[in-house]
Amino acid sequence: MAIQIRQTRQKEAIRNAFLKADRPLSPEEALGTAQTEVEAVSIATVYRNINLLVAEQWLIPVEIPGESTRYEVAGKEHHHHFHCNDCGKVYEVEGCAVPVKTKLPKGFRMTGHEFFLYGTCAACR
Amino acid sequence: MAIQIRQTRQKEAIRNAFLKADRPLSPEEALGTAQTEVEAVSIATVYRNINLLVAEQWLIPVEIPGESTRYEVAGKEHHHHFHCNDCGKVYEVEGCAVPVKTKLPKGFRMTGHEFFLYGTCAACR
DNA sequence: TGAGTATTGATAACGCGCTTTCAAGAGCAT
DNA sequence: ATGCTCTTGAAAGCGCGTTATCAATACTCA
Repeated sequence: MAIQIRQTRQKEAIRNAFLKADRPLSPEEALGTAQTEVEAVSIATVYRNINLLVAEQWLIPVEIPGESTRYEVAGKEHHHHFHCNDCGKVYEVEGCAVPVKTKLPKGFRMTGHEFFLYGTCAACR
Repeated sequence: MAIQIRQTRQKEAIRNAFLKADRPLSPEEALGTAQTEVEAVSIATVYRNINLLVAEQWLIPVEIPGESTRYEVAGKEHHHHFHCNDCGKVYEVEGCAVPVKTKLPKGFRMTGHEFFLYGTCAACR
């Protein structure tokens, strides 16, 4: 028989952290938000639940150059990310301004693209 | 007095590795290429010399999401990078097809951008 | 309510990229 | 060629993000 999945306060708090945030969170950020809801959540539990949520495709990983992986809830429209050089937070930028017809070398096939913006966010100015 | 800089076979082989490659190399890749020229080069020497070359701005670091840092010779025209999902190599893609006028949230200031292409390179198809 | 077992917290351990250590080797000025 | 000292190789060490360990806790179902 399959192992049964249980609801726990920690799991709920971690899911809520991602739902409340309108931007991709690092495990550390998710921990901080979850702890405002449930007093004691450990970083190990955050990592465990992130992995579960990624496996069931409720979360998707967002990899940023030179940064640790962030996670955001799945199912959003195509968008890109803005990385604040001051506070390190990653924000979502709506739309895709990329005309995906860059000239590739012969024989190359493109299957996807990522576009990152860098700068200073409103809170840091 | 300032410490004197010496020319060595290893240093020359590492520089040549980057000159020969028309794409950004990881330290491991640079090691492989350098070893075809000088029998014994250690990875420590590759890292040491990469750091020296970055400090004197002969090399510039290229950070790829989820990958270790690559390095390419400085002074090239504005371009972006293609990451092969099969072999992991990073290639250069000429030109910048990005109309940088994405609508940012209010108060955000953009200072730069990065554009990555993903797919399969000619050698892997 | 109580039994059975999935989940948690605290912490040790891991992997990987990178740096440091130090004795041996080798440029460079003389 | 000689000597000074910068550079190298091999391996240990480090930092950080992440995972494993294991006893204690707490869901869920009967």
